[in-house]
Amino acid sequence: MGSSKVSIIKEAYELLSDNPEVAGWEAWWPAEGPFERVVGAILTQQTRWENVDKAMSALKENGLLSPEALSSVPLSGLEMIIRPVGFYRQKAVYIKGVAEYFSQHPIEDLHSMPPSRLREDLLGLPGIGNETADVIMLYVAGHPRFIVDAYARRILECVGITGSYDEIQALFKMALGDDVEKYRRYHAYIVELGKRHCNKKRCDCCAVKKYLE
DNA sequence: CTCCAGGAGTGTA
DNA sequence: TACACTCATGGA
Repeated sequence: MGSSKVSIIKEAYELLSDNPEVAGWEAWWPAEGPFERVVGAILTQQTRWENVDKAMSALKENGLLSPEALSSVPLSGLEMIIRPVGFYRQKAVYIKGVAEYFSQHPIEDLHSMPPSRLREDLLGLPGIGNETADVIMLYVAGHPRFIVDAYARRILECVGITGSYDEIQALFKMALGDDVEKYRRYHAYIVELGKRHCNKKRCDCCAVKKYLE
């Protein structure tokens, strides 16, 4: 039962790795530094990347892509700058939260702090739930964690794999082990595959199965 | 005009 | 635990 699901996940990774449609994750998620990734992780919540890009450019133009600068900028000003992403009032507060946190915990030595404590810290910040916490764990701190997002759930459902956040994450741990780069690539593959074949309006399970079986 | 995007927080049963 | 509702701009 469980092992067949693990096999599907494992084989799907091999197939997706050969797919030229999805390039390396660095190109998939362009960012100039680790803190920019943290901000991007929040801005992209329930939002298209084109809109995130506009807000990110505005932040750069105003010299705000550092924990210190974001901590001191007025909230109302930050709201206006990130407006294109939508949910801009809450996200401005969220960004203030991570800016404050990374002012006190240098982002360069995130990897050296215990993963369990880092995750608890992140979940304690406003606007950071399971998924965003894992995005930061995986792409910034460098810890092996599969990201269970909406695309992953839809795609997995096409092949009969469902469950809670933790259950699905456990399946991927059995399939991929602790290879950080694999998790990084797999998430990128799934998002690209999802955008093409499995969004809310049109979830083409047949096209998805071509990759996953 | 309608629908949705790389979620999270809050309230209700 | 399980849903429904809210937040919001911009593109198809």
